[in-house]
Amino acid sequence: MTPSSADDWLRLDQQICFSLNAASRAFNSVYRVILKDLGLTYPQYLVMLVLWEHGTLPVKKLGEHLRLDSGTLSPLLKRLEGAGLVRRERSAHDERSVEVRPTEEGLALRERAREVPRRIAAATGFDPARIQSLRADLDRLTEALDAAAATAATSEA
Amino acid sequence: MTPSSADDWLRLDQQICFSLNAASRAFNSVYRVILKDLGLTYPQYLVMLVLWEHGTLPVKKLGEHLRLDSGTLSPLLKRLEGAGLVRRERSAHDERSVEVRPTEEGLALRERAREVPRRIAAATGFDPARIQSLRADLDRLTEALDAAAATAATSEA
DNA sequence: CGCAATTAGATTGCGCGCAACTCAATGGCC
DNA sequence: GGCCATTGAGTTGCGCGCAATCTAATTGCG
Repeated sequence: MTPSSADDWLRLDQQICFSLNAASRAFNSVYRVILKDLGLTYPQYLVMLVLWEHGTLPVKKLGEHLRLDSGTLSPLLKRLEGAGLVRRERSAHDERSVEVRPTEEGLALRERAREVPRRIAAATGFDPARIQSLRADLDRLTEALDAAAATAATSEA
Repeated sequence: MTPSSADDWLRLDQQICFSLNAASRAFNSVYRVILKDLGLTYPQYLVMLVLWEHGTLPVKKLGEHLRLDSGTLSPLLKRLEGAGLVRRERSAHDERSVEVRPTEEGLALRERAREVPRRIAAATGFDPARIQSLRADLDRLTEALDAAAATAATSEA
């Protein structure tokens, strides 16, 4: 019953990591089509979602919400600023920090984005409960993987 | 009970796509650490997995297994060839096709890759049954998303 | 046969995602 | 107060992932 040979593990392994990868790219592909009208990429859309929900945020906080660092966010935010959706301004009481503020245009875009989730949900064909269950599993998986990475890092040092 | 407002949908939406994205990146991060010893990136590892299982394949077939096109595979395979793990040679009976053949060194790498899946499985902390169930859900999701994308494409034309 | 349509790869361009590094501002510690 | 470690952004470099375009080989069809 238990998968014993290394080859069995090799194939099982391919399936889980591969399935996850494929699903992620399939999602990305559907988002790309739907977001084209808004002129946003998927990561840019995620940034706008956070800003719509929380308002003005420093780059650091934005990165914590999205698990992204400045290496990814800096050029992305520069593009959003170029598109007129956000403004970046140095914080007054901490010159190291940069506040990202949605412009009027950026806030207005939210109205046009309202139907995006419904179209995505329709594309999945999953009912909300099923999505929630899947989401919970994925979050547990991420948590475990992050913990393992942290352990590996400390044991390495 | 049913989530009705557009804002509820916005947040639900963020959670599923975001969770998937996060899990995918977390996986990638763990793989990166483990594969560093082998000198492979994660996509390169996937290519080698396919070659180990199926032997010499044309680029086209490789792309079908991995859902990748030549725009991604061509430079990746060039790097694998540079690393001495594969050779690329024009097919004799169809000059358009390029056969990708693992070298001796490429085949030898399989031995060193044998313990990778076990380490990954350990990092997830999930038992095999749970992984299989999750994988099945993800595959259904991918299938639905692909179908939706195809429908959108045809209705657009 | 001859020519158009199709097919396989390769190339280019762009946007992440992340590691490694630089720089300026801040905080802590003596 | 002065010095050094830490912190927040930005930059660079590299490898995908994918759309768009190009070239060459093959197929199909009159």
